Amino acid sequence: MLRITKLTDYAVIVLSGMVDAQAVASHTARDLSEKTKIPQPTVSKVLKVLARRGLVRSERGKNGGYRLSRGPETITVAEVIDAVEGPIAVTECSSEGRGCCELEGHCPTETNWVRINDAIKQALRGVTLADMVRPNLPVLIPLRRLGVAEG
Amino acid sequence: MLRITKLTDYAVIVLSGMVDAQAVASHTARDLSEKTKIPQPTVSKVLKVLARRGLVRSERGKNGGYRLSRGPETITVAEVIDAVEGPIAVTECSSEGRGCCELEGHCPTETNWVRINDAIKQALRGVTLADMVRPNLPVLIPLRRLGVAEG
DNA sequence: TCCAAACAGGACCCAAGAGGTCCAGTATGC
DNA sequence: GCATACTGGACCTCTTGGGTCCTGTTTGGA
Repeated sequence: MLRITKLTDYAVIVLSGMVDAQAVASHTARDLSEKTKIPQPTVSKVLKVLARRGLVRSERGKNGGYRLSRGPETITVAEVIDAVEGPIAVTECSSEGRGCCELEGHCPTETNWVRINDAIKQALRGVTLADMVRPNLPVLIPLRRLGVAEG
Repeated sequence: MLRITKLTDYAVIVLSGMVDAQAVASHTARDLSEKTKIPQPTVSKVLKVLARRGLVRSERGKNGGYRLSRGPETITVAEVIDAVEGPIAVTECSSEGRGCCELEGHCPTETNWVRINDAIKQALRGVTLADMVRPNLPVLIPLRRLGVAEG
């Protein structure tokens, strides 16, 4: 585990399918379904969520469709995850929301999970939609500890 | 989301509870339950899993219990996650196992997820049980892209 | 004015898995 | 032999992932 949901996975794929020469061209759910091979009802579901969260803009009626609300180089993977499944939280206690568990306050690992979570979040903020449509993501340097002697 | 399961969370807490002056002292499930405030059946379940995966050693009978099989500075968070919930895989396609989805091969984001996954995995390999019991985890430097002009 | 295209908002369903309890076995030491 | 502890698995409930479908509503064009 430590997994994003399929819907989030689809969201990234669908958004990737909307990136093209004219970055803000309009696409219908039907077209995106054919392009991505994801069933059309599911594509619609994803797009409705993304529209509600402001990542895409919807236009109704004939000649309607969806278009990216911003350039793909300004939309991060972290944002997409956040839009579809809420704030990134590796553990219940690692998000801002408090009062999650009865161990709170005297849990020895609590603050450390927050830090791990922040690091992962930062990492995903560093990867954009424009990166994701490239054949190969630039090499990522793993997290590295700082401020304390290693080992 | 992008969350580890509660059982994994418990595993880290229970293992943290086993770290003390004598790093390899024996602890009963009952003692660890009291120490961590996690219900005893759940503690037992966690420990059984960890024992099967070799992270702790079990001793039956009177004066039995569990003890860390290695020093806490050699057990990583990545190992614990792996032991409890299997290989870390942010998406279905990001683990080694293939044949996961019908988009395979022509999915534009596939290889990029593998890289993101690897980076997160590496990060979690860099945090040990010994780190987790310290009040404050050393600062983590987020992933950084390399090899391509930033932004 | 009417119709078709396309999104909007839900309800709805199924399956899987998280999360947890309990019980019948088995090893060990006193 | 008995109490203590781990072992293995069955079992249950509840949530949520994952997906479909239906009934609006908006829009443009014939």
